Amino acid sequence: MTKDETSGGKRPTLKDVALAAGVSVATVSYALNDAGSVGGDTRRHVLDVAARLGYRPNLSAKAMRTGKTGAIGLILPDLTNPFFPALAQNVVHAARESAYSVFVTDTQGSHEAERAAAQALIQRGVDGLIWFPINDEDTLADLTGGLPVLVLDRDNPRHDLIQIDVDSGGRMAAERLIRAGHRRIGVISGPTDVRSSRQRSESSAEVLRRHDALAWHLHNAYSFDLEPAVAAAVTDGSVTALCVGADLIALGAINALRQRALRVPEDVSIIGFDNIPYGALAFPGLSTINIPVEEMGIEAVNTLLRRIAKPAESRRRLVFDVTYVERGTVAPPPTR
Amino acid sequence: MTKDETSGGKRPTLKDVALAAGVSVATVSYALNDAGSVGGDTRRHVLDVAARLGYRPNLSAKAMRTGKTGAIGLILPDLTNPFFPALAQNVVHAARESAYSVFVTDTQGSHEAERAAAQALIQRGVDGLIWFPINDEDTLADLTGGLPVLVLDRDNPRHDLIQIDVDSGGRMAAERLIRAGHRRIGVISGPTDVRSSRQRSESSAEVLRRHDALAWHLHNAYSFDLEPAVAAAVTDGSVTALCVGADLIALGAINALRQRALRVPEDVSIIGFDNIPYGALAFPGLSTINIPVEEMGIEAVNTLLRRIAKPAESRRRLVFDVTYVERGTVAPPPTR
DNA sequence: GTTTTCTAATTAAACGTTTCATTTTTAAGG
DNA sequence: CCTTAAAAATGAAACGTTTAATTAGAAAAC
Repeated sequence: MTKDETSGGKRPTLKDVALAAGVSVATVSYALNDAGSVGGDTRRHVLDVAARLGYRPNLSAKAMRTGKTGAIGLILPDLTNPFFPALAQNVVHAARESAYSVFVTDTQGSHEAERAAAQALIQRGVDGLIWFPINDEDTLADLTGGLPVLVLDRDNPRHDLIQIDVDSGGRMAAERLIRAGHRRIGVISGPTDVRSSRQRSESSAEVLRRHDALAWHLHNAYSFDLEPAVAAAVTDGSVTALCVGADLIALGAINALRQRALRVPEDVSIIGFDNIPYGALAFPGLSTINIPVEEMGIEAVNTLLRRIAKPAESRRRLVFDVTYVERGTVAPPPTR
Repeated sequence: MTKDETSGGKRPTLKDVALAAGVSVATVSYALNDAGSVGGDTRRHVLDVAARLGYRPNLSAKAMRTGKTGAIGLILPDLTNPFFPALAQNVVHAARESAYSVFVTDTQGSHEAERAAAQALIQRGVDGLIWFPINDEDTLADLTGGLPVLVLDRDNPRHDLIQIDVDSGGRMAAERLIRAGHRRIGVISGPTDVRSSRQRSESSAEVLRRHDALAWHLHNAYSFDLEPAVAAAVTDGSVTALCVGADLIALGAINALRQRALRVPEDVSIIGFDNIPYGALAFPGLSTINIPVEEMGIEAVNTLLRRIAKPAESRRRLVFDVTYVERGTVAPPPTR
């Protein structure tokens, strides 16, 4: 409908609009941006002509002039990790609400790639970065300069933070199992180079210790496949319940149990952490600790955009609550 | 390490490098881009100085001058659909290989959002678009103009295409079940407004009909939850096997069966389609048709970049083969 | 009627590149 | 040693915006 009238093939520029409207380029710019002082009649006329020509500002030019690109970068460890797509989705949507676009990057768990990605984004001139670091290492320290950065789920002294109250999550899980009557409970934690990950299991373990119910505390990589030692511990009858620091590992544990003909939850109860979508599809559904990842995505964008607007404001640190989601993997311990 | 020496706080520009190297801006530009004619010594010297100052080109400026942004847009229906993250990941990586960045957008299955997203990307000046349309409707027809677009898994007369040989996939699935000895087989297909989706099930159904083994052919939305009629048909004993047009629906069928205490694969065999990561984590693992989504992502980028480089080249249409992945949901029909 | 103030509009510079057209330098040819 | 050609380097315009500085015009103040 709003095709270019003077159809020269190219997209119309400010100059074209100015020419067609019979005013100067500056006036068009002012009118379009509600800036400067433009008379009511002229403004209307300019807007009209611009619409008729189908004028769209050239954002590259705008970016060069203003130094702002209207784009932000999202740096994630791994898009195929089921935790992240929902986050990415909400970041993209929240950004679009504010007319920002999002460069998404996934670093495959490599620090090298993380740095390369950040560098590429900075060079692109993004106005800010939302960064979910691989682990606790601050690999971008020397790269970001004064660029607004929002860090997710990690500590970082230099940037705005959005964190998760993992302590309370870890406690909730442990308490739920205690409440169900379990007294021999194993804890499996995820990656040890991530504080937030260690903390989850640590708080679980602490609660269990207090009830004298901690059978053992092991580690496993963030993976569906259990390491042999862990698989053995899970299935050797030493525990009636598991507190697992990540859903993916929890699903792996369920799998290991089933392969040895043990039933969940009749023989072993399990609670995970993350509430990844897989969990809801399992049978029975995995009981877990939910992280409000959608809200986090939205809030990440909002916080970042505020920081972009007001770089000098004092550092923000948001903490999100988690909730326990009961599905089907918790039952009383087997009686025998 | 490579900080700006003349540390004025701002990032060094071509001019700064030129000044520091004692040559003209043009020479620096030529040297950096291996263009024009620059003497060997000068070239080395310029490169040296540029490195020392930590010069990075301002891509907005470059974009304005050249009309190319070095960015592409990726438009997907829904990032939380487990089919897409792997695609997105590979698109992002392949693009980075060629120094392109990717704007990722997810349209939540709305045509409105699809158009809005495309418009935003075009305005941003992306050099091309990789588009996985929601259904067969060509909603962007009037927007893309001469912009290079690569369409995934759909037909479109105007653009380069990357498709999947779904016919052969549908046949493979049906034949596998026949080979296992099943003679009462149900077919569940996904969204009906997508040709590629209809086709999967249609080819399955055709094979089954030929063997006089098609019990029924039903539809279900792309969802884990089965519509009542479908759930009933799945569990009423009318079939010993299911050919399902999408893994997510297949997992829903397994769930429905389990809730009625039917076993997979002992009572009912199931083959899905897509090979989404969930399937591998189920117990038993879901047998399915694998779509080489990683390669598709890479090839999508390659094809798009070739089109960007050579807009006039004749239209390309790539078809990817699928493969059958045997896991644990296929067994001979129950004997009774 | 002249000066002042305010508003509306314009001119032109600037942002950081690329690249065409031009000048300067070097090398080759006689 | 002079002329010519080739190579190397430069100057300046252009890309599409924003915005500071300026001018023109109209209304207000004296």
